[in-house]
Amino acid sequence: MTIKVAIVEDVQEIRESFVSLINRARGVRCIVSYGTAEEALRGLSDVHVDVVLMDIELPGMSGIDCVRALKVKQPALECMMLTMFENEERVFQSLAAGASGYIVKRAASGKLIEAIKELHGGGSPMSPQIARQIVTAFRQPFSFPTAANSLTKREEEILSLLSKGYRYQEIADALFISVETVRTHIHRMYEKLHVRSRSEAIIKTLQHQ
Amino acid sequence: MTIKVAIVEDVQEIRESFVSLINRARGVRCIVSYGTAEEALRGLSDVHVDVVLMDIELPGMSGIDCVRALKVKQPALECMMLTMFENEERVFQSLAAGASGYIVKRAASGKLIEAIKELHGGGSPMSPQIARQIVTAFRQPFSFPTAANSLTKREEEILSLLSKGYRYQEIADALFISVETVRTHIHRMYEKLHVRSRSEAIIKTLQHQ
DNA sequence: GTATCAATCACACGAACGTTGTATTTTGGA
DNA sequence: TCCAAAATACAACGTTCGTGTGATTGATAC
Repeated sequence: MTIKVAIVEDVQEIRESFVSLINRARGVRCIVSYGTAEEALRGLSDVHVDVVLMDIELPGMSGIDCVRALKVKQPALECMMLTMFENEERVFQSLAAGASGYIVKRAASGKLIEAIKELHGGGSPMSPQIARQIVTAFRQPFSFPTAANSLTKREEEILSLLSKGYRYQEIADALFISVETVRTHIHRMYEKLHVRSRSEAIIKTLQHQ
Repeated sequence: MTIKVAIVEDVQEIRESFVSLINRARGVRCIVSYGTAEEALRGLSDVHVDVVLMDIELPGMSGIDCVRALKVKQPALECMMLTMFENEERVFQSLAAGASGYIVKRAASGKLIEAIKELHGGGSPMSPQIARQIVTAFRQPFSFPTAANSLTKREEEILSLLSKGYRYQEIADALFISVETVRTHIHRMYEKLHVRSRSEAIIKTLQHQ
């Protein structure tokens, strides 16, 4: 059974070279391609594909947000990010958004077909460097105080109030600091925890004790 | 040791009658009284009291919101609501806001001093009718399908998505209904669960499995 | 002795959320 | 068959949140 693939990539030349690369191989077929996240969202609600190759840097809506939106409607859709750089934040954002694979473009040509097949087979193709970043991050955030994502005392304190449903103003009042400071702390916590909202922070906190 | 009491009540006559009632008794002393929630909030950050008697129906900020604000700053402060009616919603809102006692005004004169002492001693003075409402509500919401606060199928479904951090629009897309409908369902769920935000709903959901 | 980090504060903007109120359609029992 | 509950939908409004960007101060590390 041929794996049906879609590509979302804004630069026409790159897009076309990937399409032809895929269509020269056996077992995979690129049936549609889009230049923007918005087009992909519209198009992919009508066309069925198994795998989406998604550029991260897109004009308008980012590839990460596009994946997030696609996965809500089609949880079974497998998404692989195509990117120029191995940016740690981007990796986590992509995984959190629902992507399962993450490869850099320059490495793509040789490994792309293999990666698509791995992805479709339930794997998560990515470079060892990226894999290592993930393994490190998932090694309990709280048990290694020296880990890059460890929270400061103040942040822990605020997280605990945040997880009880306190509003920013209430946290500020309780700690005798300004709302803006609360905002700053929370913003940084979110980066460290790889979450994007209070809800996700609460979920992460409650599920890790 | 005399229990120091504050009263928040907008009607001057009632307020004064409570003050003198308290000050004629032994072991308790009303040291301040306020006509609005706002005054109480300002005043009670300077004056130390053990117990606050709080009217619910106040002009401007409600007594419930006042309690919520007070408890953030002074978690040890004991609050008892004074009210005209035994309204179920009000009871829960008050308890959720941090009040520990809840008595109706007409019953107050005879029982007030006793109630203040119970409250200060770690008890939760309230009428048997109110106590029953609470007991009923806390009898696992999910194990009695006939309970007044049981969620409908659709609501459960939406709660589950809500607890995963989905946005309203994403929930709407996933269930093929409009955002407005999602809004309506969530609003009703909040009433049934006695919560006021997504965060509290998540906390309640995750902590009851 | 100068980077780096933690903690603080500020402000503007748009997105997401919660409230209130109204109204229609569907559906499952009595 | 008729009613009540459930599900659906719309709208307008104010509040709360999250993001982006920038800045200052004190402590610690190198």
